[in-house]
Amino acid sequence: MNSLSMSAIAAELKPRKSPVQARSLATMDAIYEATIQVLVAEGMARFNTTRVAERAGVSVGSLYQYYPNKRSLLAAVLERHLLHVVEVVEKVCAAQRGMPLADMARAVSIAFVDAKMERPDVSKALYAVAEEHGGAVFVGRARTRMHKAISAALASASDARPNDLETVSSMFLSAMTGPVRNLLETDVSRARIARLREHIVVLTCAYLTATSLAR
Amino acid sequence: MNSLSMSAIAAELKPRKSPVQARSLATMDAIYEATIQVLVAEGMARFNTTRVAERAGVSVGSLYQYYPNKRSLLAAVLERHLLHVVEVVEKVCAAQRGMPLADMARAVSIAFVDAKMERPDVSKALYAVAEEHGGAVFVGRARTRMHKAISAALASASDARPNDLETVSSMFLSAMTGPVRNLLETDVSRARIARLREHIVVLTCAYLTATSLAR
Amino acid sequence: MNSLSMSAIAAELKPRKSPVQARSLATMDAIYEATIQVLVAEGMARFNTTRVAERAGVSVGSLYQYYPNKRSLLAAVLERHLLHVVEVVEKVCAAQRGMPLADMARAVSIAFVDAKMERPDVSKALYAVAEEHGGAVFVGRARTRMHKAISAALASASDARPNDLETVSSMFLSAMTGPVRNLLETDVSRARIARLREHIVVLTCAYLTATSLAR
Amino acid sequence: MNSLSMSAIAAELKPRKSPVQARSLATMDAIYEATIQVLVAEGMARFNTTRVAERAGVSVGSLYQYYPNKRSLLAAVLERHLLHVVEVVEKVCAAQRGMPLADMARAVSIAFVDAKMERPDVSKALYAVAEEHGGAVFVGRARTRMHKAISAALASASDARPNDLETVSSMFLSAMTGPVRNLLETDVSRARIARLREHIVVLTCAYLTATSLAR
DNA sequence: CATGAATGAGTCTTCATTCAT
DNA sequence: GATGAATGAAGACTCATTCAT
Repeated sequence: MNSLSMSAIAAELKPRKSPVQARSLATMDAIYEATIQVLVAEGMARFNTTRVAERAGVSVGSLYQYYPNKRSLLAAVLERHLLHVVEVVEKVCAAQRGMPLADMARAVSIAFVDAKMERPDVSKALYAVAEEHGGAVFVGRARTRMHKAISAALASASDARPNDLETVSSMFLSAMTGPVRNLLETDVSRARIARLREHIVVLTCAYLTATSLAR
Repeated sequence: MNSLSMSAIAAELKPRKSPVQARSLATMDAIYEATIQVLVAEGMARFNTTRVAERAGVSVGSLYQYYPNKRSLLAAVLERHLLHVVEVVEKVCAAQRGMPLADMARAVSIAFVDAKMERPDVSKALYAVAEEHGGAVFVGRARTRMHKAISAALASASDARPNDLETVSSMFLSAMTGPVRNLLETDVSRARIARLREHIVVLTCAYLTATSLAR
Repeated sequence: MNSLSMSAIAAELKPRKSPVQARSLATMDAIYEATIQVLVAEGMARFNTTRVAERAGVSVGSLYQYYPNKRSLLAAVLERHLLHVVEVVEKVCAAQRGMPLADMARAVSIAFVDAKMERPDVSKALYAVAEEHGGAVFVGRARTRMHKAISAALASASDARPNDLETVSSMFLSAMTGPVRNLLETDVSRARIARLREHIVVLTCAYLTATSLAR
Repeated sequence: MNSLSMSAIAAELKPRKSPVQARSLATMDAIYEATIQVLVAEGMARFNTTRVAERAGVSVGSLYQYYPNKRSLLAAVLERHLLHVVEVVEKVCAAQRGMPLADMARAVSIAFVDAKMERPDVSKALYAVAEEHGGAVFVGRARTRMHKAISAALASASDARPNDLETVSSMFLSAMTGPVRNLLETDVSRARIARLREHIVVLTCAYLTATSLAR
């Protein structure tokens, strides 16, 4: 589908320099933040490099000094966001090793929802980015890591053993992403977030219980 | 974000003419099919009117005779797909009135999954369309209709009464869409579809049971 | 400036058939009227053959049976309008042969203004047509004929003989077209038309008097 | 007929940037000049952005960097031309305050004709521009300003007081624009310009005299 | 003859990217 | 390093005109 190999894409999307000077770092950050702002404020459809440079208060030329192309800008934001979520999930999964399934379900669900809801506007805007060229790669990678983390956690549960670990882990994940996405795409309010959190806990909990055999 | 009113958008996206000659009908169909094909084969990023016309074996002019603009092409495909799914869900919900919750969960889940998996490539490609300008409107509408249908069904369950009908219906829906999307975005195979179907049934069933009070 | 010779243009702009059947004649007329209506209602910018055919209640194909191209449609309307004005002017000039200058000025001015004000909307819309390809030819021709008619009339005045007949005739004409155009382009109302008429009489009268020697 | 508000049009037609580098300024100028050249050499009908960019020796992209759209190019040229004429008229009117009517008529007429005849080809080409979308706005504005200037001048005449100042001013203006347009649209030669100038003086002078009462 | 579907050249406009200053 | 002017390929859309039915 794409003539570039996976690694070629990866290379192309990496920020250009590992800046050593403080100034460079500040500029990179400004561009990074501007990318988010433009994305959130204007949407993917009106997202372009000129606007990002403008918001960042730098010239387009500078922008291209730090990011090799438009996609790399978006990739950076998407990746960092996903990485954050992944790390949160990995951390909580690690912490939950050996705990009962219900505790796990609760802890992971809450951690995931909270990670996604830290900046709901950004989370929402990134759905469009994920759909763009190359975005799927990052999403896939994140999914894989969370899948692994969850699998490992579930397998270590103290009170029960899930049947078909692969499928259950995958479903567990989707049982969180589905409702979160739905919320972000409809209407985000304090009250709804709270309710969502609780219901996702119930959803995952009930599911895990239903698909596991007590040890 | 968009200065056009809702109805203005709707009008702008409606096909242009109701063809009278047989030839037109064939052309319209060819264009519609070409839209799907380009979408599936090339992806949203490389989707453009020239390509669609080419594949349909007609001139761009003809394309614009039937669809007022590029978005209307995509809207037509997205809308028809969503409408089909919505109708399937509405039908099964209606048929399940007064049945026990577990039967409902199973019937609705299976119907939904099957509707989405009729043409997995199309379902998958349309996620990108939904993210584009205006796509969200159709998704929102579909969601609303399915939400209503599900709410009505759940409220009529013979054996139990859900707490917080609104949230539960919404979660029910997301508990189906999340895993289905996940499947479509990773890897579709007969075996996985079958497993998915069963697990979604378990997921929704367990959730409904957990959030309802026996009558 | 244009690669077609004058006569080639003329040929190309002539309506295609000299219709003998009543039906043809009616169709031609419908198209002609539709041309005017589209022009007046939508303006030159939105004027196109499809719209004309629609308004005329015929197919584009039929339109092209009667008029060889878009320009010929506009040319027909422009020409007929100008021809009408020219004829009015020629007639009044002929009638005024041998009369005193002041009477002439009054009679010609009033006739001209009235001819232009019969359908002010059409007169106004045609200014844009006159500016289009080929329109200038018709305007030029009309000007020439009116110029001649006026020259002849002025030369025959009973009470005075104009100095520099060429220039005076030309100025006489412009002294009418200028104010009329100004009125049409600003605001047409009964009251303003009446005032305009009187002032044009004064303008032309005073001018002719000032540029002539009593016999 | 146009859904944009006046100010929206105005904004849309304003040049895009106030160039900071010297290079930009040269480019902007080249584009401006190319606009005039294309207009004069090819006429409105064959006027397009590609042609302008080509003649200016820049890319289309550059053109759009400085002018937001095609209309703004034409508007810029039309506006500058009209502004020049308006300023000339305003200046001479101011200078003529309190003078006798005949002097005024002569001074204003000559100033106006000379302003229009500085670049006859441009003046002529702009008639077509004035007829296009939005051109009328600029013409209207120019007319209004000249009307005001002339009214003020006439009202201050030392020797006479015009009846119906509004109409007389308006007629005065048209008595200049009509003949000038006629000349530009037929044949411009040194000799004719000279004659025209004199005859316009006579025309306006005679008219003002005829419509005023001695003080 | 009438119809209206089909054509495709021609235009406007955007925006990622480069490179001279 | 930074700037922002310049580029031009690419894409959406229109409309005069033709021609099979």
